[in-house]
Amino acid sequence: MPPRMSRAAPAEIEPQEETDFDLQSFLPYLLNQAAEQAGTSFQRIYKARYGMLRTEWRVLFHLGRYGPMTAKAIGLRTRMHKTKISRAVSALEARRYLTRAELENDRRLERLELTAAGRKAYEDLSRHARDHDAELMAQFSAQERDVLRRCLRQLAGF
Amino acid sequence: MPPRMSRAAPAEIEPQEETDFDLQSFLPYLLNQAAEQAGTSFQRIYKARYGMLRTEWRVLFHLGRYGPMTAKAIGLRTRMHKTKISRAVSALEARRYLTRAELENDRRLERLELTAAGRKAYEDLSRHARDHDAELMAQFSAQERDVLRRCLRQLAGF
DNA sequence: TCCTATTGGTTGTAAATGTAACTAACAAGA
DNA sequence: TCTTGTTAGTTACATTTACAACCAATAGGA
Repeated sequence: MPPRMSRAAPAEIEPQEETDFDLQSFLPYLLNQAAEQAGTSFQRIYKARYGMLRTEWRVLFHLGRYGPMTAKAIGLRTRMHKTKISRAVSALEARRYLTRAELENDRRLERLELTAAGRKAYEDLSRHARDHDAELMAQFSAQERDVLRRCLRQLAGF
Repeated sequence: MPPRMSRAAPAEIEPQEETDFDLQSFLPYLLNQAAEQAGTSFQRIYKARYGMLRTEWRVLFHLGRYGPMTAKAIGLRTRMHKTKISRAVSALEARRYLTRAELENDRRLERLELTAAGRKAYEDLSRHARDHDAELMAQFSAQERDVLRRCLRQLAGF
């Protein structure tokens, strides 16, 4: 027979007493879980409808919202690494959502601009994004929404 | 000629008029950026001091905070996919931070338990986590902290 | 008992990411 | 001109993750 354990009953889960620090109130963990939850349903939309990745959607959104700009400019705004942006731009170009054009005054730079198809996708997705945002925020009061957004902006460093 | 706008048209770069929706107030984006910022400095700690991944730290933290449990139980709490947990457990076992033991009543299940070294790492890291949390929260008022945590918990589905 | 379904956990493979090395264009000074 | 350094962007490779298939143990009937 296997050796008997010191207690008869298998121990229930009981928190250690050494610390009252709970993972579920640890801010980075909370932020991460909230971000994952909030992002999932929207991710389904741009993935299913346009086969896009998050990086690609972000680039599309930036160009759609703020107009033509270089990859560098997108990087400054989004803090995505330049390799991520490079790959996202290539993918979007391959699917004819944007075009590149060398700048005459500095040929290292490329002006990225959405095509008509890109603008259409942006408009469709941004509508969904707005709906999704409204839906998420609907569970909070106006005052809570205000505090939440302000705190998040500060944490994000905006 | 293009149709005239109601205001005198500024020739500067101007956001498209189709939508006033700004990426920087889109909740999933904000959450993601905030999570990334907030997580980075703490990540450096457990990466540099223990060579751990985020998944490994989470498993360590769960076992340290709530005591021995199965991989399944960790999955229910963290919502990490079972493959991530499986690999994190293997890595922690290889570094002697935890031990596994088959449960007698159901041999599919494994009781995971921290070793002394594992507990030591947990205690060290949880102290750092608490400090980090306090530091992040210090920029907000008590009322803001309260709203922030409450909203995030709800968004995370806790 | 046998059959089938379910469950806890692992493994294989493809996709995505991070890091560093790289190319080409510019810039500034000797 | 010829350096040397910097910058925008790409490519290569290693690490990490996602997804599906898988294995072994259990459960529930017939």
